[in-house]
Amino acid sequence: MATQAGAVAQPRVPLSRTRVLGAAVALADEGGVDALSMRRIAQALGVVPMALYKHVTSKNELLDGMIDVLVGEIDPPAEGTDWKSAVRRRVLSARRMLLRHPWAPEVIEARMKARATPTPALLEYLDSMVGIFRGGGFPIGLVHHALHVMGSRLLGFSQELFEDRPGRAPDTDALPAEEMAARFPHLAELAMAVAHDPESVVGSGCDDQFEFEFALDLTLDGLERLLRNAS
Amino acid sequence: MATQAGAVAQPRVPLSRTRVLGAAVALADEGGVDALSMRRIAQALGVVPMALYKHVTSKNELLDGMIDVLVGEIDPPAEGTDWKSAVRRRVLSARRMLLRHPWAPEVIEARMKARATPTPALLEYLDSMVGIFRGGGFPIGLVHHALHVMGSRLLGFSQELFEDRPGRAPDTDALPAEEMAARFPHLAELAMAVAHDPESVVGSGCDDQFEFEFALDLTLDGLERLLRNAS
DNA sequence: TTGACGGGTGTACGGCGTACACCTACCTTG
DNA sequence: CAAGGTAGGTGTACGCCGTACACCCGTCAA
Repeated sequence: MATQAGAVAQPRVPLSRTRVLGAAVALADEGGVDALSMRRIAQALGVVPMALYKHVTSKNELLDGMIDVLVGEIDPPAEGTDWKSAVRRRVLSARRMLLRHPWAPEVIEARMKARATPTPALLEYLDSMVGIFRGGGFPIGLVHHALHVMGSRLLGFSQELFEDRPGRAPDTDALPAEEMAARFPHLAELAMAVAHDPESVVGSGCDDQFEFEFALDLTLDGLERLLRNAS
Repeated sequence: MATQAGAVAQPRVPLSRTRVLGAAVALADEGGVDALSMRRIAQALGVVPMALYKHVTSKNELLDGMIDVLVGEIDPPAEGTDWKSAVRRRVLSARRMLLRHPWAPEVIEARMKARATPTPALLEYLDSMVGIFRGGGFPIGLVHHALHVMGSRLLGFSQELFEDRPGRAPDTDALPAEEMAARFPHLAELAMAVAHDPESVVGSGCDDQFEFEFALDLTLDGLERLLRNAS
């Protein structure tokens, strides 16, 4: 009776922390972090909400676990290259992960704001990043600055104000285009230019990946210059 | 009877959108955005929760209004200087505002993720920023890149992974220092260096303001170089 | 005098995280 | 084999949230 609807009375896979985290990540992937509730995760697993608490101690701790799952998806550091391309590759790998899980920045930032230390997996990631800089000859003080300069770009955050994010609300009260152009002439000019740029993807208006790498390289070049001046 | 407790039966200031937004900002300032609920705002104003809805249409719209209040606190663009210091000053003004309202990035980012356009006040801010770049001789395409490069730094976000944020949870499960050092040797080295740097503020470990300006200038210098190459 | 209306109230609903008591299937130990 | 601990799933309940909806009252125009 309890398992009437099509559940073929299989051996019934037992719950586990891994399964809970997996279901949570999947749910967030498809509905964003707002769609994530203990009740919904439980439902997706065919289980009662409180069952989850045998495997995670709270929703916050579950979010931490999800972060660690994501960090685990970032490629390990490349061996045998210069620091610059090692950092570049790793950051781009992190970015690929973020594109698969667009809700990640929000969750990571929230965690950082609430607790004093990042999750262990994140610490390990950062530690190895620092290791790359050190291996490239950066004096420790410059590594410190480098971390600040890169900020969350270290984790592949594009940290932009305007991102093309599919499935946003269409903004009911949006002004008509002409009024926009009149009130915000510079933005209008910009929008025009971007729209007519032959390089740009139609619809998106600009190539986020290109812009991310552009900004990343500008940053890395700046750091390289600092390194040269320091040594 | 309704106004028994000390309320001296004053003329009773009527509610208004401004007063609601003000109370909301004050509440967020002191308790973070998590402490912000319609019920609490109402309580702070000595009013029943539903009364707020005569002045804001929803909590989301209230958050939008709060953003506009904050943007209004940013200094207007300086006249008669080169683009670089104009941008620099404005961004630092934005940052000062953010330090007064540490919850702002969270709210702004959330809004950006949910809706297609920023609030009008934000649009105006960005428009004038684009105007500064244009006035400095940036070709429109380079302005586009510049916006991407600066990202949310445009608004003074320090967007860092590790920020000293007073009042965070002390992390019950934090590892002892030695184990930390063993597992994350590079981070340990970094922490040591930062702690012993005579420049650094005790306790904080590093001077956020300095690091923010350091990163900002590195970015602006990079843009300046691009501008020279382009012209 | 009347009636519309702006603005504050009261009640209620569905959703949330999770504390706490429970029940049951299994494993260990004698 | 019996006894009993324990890990893991269940059910109920509490207090919070945002907000829909009906109401009610003071002011002001006609």
